Amino acid sequence: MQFSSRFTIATHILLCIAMFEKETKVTSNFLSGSINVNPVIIRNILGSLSSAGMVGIKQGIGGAYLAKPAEEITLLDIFKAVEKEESLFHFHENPNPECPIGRTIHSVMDGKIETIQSAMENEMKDITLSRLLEEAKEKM
Amino acid sequence: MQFSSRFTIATHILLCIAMFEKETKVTSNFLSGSINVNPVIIRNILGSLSSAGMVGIKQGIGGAYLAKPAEEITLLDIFKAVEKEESLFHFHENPNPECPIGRTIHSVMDGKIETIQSAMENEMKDITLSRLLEEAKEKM
DNA sequence: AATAGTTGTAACCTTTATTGTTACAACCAT
DNA sequence: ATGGTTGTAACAATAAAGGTTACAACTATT
Repeated sequence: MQFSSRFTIATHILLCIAMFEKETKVTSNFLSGSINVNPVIIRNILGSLSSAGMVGIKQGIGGAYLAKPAEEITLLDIFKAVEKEESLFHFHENPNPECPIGRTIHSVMDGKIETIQSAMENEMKDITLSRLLEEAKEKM
Repeated sequence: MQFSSRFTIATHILLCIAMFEKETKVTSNFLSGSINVNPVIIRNILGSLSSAGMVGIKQGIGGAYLAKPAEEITLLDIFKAVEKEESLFHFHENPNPECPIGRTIHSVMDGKIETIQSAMENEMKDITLSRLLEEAKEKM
């Protein structure tokens, strides 16, 4: 199991917007060229980022722009915009309540699963789009 | 996207073995009854746990047993036994090297992704089977 | 030696998610 | 009015998850 590439594509999209929106019109075709993915997929992901309030999209004329400062966009925001599941873990549905373990496993594991997911999300929360952009510029 | 239920099923399996191996023969049918999942799926997951050195399985006679102390089995061990992908994240394959962002995104993001995954794995590493068993016994 | 309960595995099936594609109506600056 | 866009529908292909039946191979017990 892996997370879908929507997460890295969405991050790529936002980096391109932050980098190029001043100098050119960032359309789904432009992004498609940088990311090497079908423009329809780009438009769908852009739609998720727009619903989440991270970007705006110009109807008719075309082009996307950041709807909030790059300092205020984190990897967690991006992740949640494109991965809709609340819990990362799929718990088997019907453990047998007549078994001592089956009866208690949820109350034991649910908290652990939350802790694990939080550890991941906290790490994501600390990485902003502006920091990614800075690092990208350094490496150019 | 969610992790498959193999992880929680595998944890359930190990808890049942740790709990019951002294008093009864823990077969795939027994486990199937507690977990409420087809015995063939149990046997496949048991095979992964066996390959990873966590359990042994008695041929012919039947029954699984812990192959190492419960104190030395962590959620990370279990997770890695049943989820084989190295990276949690699927990176889009062919960013355009002629685009400044496309050219640098891998060197910027690869480290971040590792950090995020490590945060999750460190949390998993701290939770042992023996601790889960203790907590389950408390709640019974 | 035959039996009976297991395990390991092959061979299917269904369902769902991902990714890709074409097509086209709706939109709007020029 | 035009032309470049966006949003979305409608497909299709592939892969993974989860389930099921079937059966050969194994081994303690009788």
